[in-house]
Amino acid sequence: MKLPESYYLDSDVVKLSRDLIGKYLFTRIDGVVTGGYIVETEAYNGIIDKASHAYGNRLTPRTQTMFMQGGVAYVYLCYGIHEMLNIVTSVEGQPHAVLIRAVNPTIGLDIMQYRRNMAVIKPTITMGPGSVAKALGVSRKINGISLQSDTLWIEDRGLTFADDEVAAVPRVGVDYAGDDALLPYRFYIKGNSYVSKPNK
DNA sequence: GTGCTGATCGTCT
DNA sequence: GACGATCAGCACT
Repeated sequence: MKLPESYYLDSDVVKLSRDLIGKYLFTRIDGVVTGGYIVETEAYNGIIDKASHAYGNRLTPRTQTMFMQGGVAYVYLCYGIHEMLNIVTSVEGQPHAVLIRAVNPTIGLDIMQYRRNMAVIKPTITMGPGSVAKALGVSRKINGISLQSDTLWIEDRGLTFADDEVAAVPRVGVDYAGDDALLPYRFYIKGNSYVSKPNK
C-alpha cells in the first residue's frame, strides 16, 4: 500500500507532482490518523528553479533537508505563522521537492476540525499549504522524517485522474522568481472544492 | 462574491 | 533589518 522508497527517487519532479494527484496522504500524530487524497501540488525543480529555496545550490541549515535522498518530508515556516509540507524527491544532493497545497480529507475529519479550531467543517479545512499542515498535525518537528515511517506516509489506492481532469498552471506566490514564475508547475483537480483559491 | 490587510518570526543578507 | 512557496477576517459590491 505505502508508496515504496523507489517511487520518490525519480529525477523528474514535475512528473511526480502530477502523479501525486489522487494519491492518499496520511499522518499519525499522537496516535491519531488523519489524511485524504492529494488534490493540488506544486513542483520545485532543484537548483535551476528561482522559486525554490535551493536555487543556485543554496545549502543552509534550513534547506539541507531538500538535499536528502527522496522520500522524506521537508517542513518549514512561512510568514512566521504557517508551516508547509513538502515531499523531497530524486537522489541525494538533488534538491527537488513537491509542495502539498491541498488535500481532499477522508479520515479524521473531527481531529482536523479540532486542530484547525473550526466551529463547522468547510472545504477550507485542508485548502492551501498552511491549512493542510495544520489539519494533518504536521510541524517542523517532523522535518526530514521518512515517508516509510508510521508518522507520515503516502498510499496508492488506485484513484486516478485523466489528463483532462488535471490542470497545469503557474505556481502561486512566486512572482519574485522571474521567468520561472511562469512555469506550469502547479497541478490540481479541476472542479475539486478543496483546491485553493487561485483556481483558474 | 472580490479585495485589502494584519499577524508574526525564522532565515538569510 | 527585510521579507516570505500564507491565511482569516472584515469591508465592500
